[in-house]
Amino acid sequence: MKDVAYRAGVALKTVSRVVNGEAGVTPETAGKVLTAIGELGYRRNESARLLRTGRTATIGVVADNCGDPEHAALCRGVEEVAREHGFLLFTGSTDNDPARAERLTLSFCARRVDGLVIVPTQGDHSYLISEIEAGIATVFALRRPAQLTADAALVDERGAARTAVQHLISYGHKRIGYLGGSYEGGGNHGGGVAGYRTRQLLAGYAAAMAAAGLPASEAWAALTPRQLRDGAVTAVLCGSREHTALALRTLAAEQARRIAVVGFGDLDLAEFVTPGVTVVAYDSTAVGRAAAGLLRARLDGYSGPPREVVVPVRLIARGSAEISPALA
Amino acid sequence: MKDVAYRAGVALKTVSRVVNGEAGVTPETAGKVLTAIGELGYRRNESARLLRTGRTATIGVVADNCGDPEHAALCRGVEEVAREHGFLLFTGSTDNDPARAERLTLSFCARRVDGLVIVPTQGDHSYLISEIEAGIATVFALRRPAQLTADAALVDERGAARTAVQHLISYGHKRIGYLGGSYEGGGNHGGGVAGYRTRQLLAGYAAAMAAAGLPASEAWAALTPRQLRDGAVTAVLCGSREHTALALRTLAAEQARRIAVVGFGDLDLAEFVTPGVTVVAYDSTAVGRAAAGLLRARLDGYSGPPREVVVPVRLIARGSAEISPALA
DNA sequence: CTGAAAGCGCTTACAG
DNA sequence: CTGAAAGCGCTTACAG
Repeated sequence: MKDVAYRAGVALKTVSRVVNGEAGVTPETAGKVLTAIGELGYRRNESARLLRTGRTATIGVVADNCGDPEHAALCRGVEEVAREHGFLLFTGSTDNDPARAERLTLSFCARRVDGLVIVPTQGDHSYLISEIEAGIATVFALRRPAQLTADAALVDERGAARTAVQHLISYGHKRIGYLGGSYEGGGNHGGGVAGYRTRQLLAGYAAAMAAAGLPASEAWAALTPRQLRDGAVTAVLCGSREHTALALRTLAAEQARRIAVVGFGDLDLAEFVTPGVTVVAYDSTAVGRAAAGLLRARLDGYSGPPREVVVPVRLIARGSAEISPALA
Repeated sequence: MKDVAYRAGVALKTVSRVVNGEAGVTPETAGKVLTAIGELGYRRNESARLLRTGRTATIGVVADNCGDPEHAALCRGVEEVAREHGFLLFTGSTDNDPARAERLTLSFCARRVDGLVIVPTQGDHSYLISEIEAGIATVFALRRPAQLTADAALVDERGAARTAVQHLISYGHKRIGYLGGSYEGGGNHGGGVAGYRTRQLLAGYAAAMAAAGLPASEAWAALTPRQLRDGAVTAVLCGSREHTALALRTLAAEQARRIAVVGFGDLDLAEFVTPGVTVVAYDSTAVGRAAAGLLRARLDGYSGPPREVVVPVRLIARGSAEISPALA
């Protein structure tokens, strides 16, 4: 920039004006500057500009794993809103490691991102408090953080489980189980990252069973693959794409599957599996957009109490529930 | 930092030394600085530091769509290598729009990223030349750019098609088709972004057919769903996950599928589809890692001729080819 | 072991 | 319409 000013025979400020398209520069002067810029191959350094301006026009996204379809879709949703406002995205993966999450988040903060969209790990997030106080807008996505109450964009897992279970009940199923979380060592699904989703889903599951006056044994709510194979239930709700595949694999040995499978999360080729696999689909991109929307509100000055957006889900019936409960 | 120095009664430089853990500071002095840092809640501004240092420790990733599993996995691979070296990632999606690609790429350059991993769109990339000359290391991924020759990390599409076709031939198939690219309006697969992959796959397809002494009609290489349904071939290679699903949907009307389907790219639940769907799987994360590796070499000073890394693929046979060609 | 000055590339606030 | 000075938050190169 100094070189450009020198070559054009003007002051730094004039170059700045031309580069920013500010009014009040003679076409003649502007021409000289533009020529110098062309000759020197000058490209403005946005980082320097932003240092002076005090903002960075960036948002940091802290996901479990940016390579996972669900989290990738989340990033995409954030990006869609961010780019409308000229923000660039830093993205990074924690791999569910709280230490890595802290390191990643703080390195985004050290770059002075304007905002943060965080998929929380199980660990403590108190290191965020000073950053939020320092003015970094923060929104959580997919899960609520353990200690903090803050803006969050979530998936309606309870509604998903309720819808799925009601669907099964309407086809006459009474013994309905849940396969999710960790099923080894006795079905521990209380803690951990997977635990959040399992807790939400089980709440919806329990509500739907209770509303129909059906009993729900502890064993059903923490089904193991073995119990599934042994016909403990006539229908199963699976807590993740991986668990849906696990259920299908577990039941694949049979000649013809006699247990209804409903999965949380849509899958490629689900429509081609026989008999059908019904799913409750959710749109992570919409969660990302919602998170970015909450963030935008904060950046635009909203400073009221924390808000939550819950993104609805959609049942895609694929004939799975029609498997007669009498078959199992 | 100025405030910290003032409060601790030392010079700026001393604060800098403490913050950076440089040697040559009395424990006593360091203590005063640390105390002041704590009281003031000082957090170093990395952007400012890097402005002075001249580098930014960031890599920009320009993908088609960060929300798409293939591109997300690519980003993930880049991230894995980047984080080992303390680099942060900017990511963004072009949606296959050359104008958006240029805007996104140049905005990364304006932030002075140290390196760029780009999945090229069809457009001209000459705007990159001055950036590369200015020192921004650039590596392409998944596709070669049209005009430039540069470092690239690619998928072995030719090998994939060759392997798939050889596999089908070994089961007696002779009339083998390709479903990919745009199949409407007469099977145009010459241009566009999908065109790159189709060209590579067709090269492998043609090679395998020729090696086996089999004819390969033009129609087979640009199959339409209608031709597929009408039994123009006994086996089909699908050019993408979407085309694999299309083929299955097209053939779903039949009582029992009589055409062997091999897809490029693995799919959820493919193992549960009857009869089987064989796929040639590729690992986009490995492509990302390879791209980051090439980038790293450039950042470490390599300045030789452009290099390419081709990531191998893997056939996952799922009984599809065993569908007798006599059935079709 | 510690510090005062200059500068990274830009903008802001002011003056002419 | 144009410019000289100061400063964003940090580091580098030098001196004591």
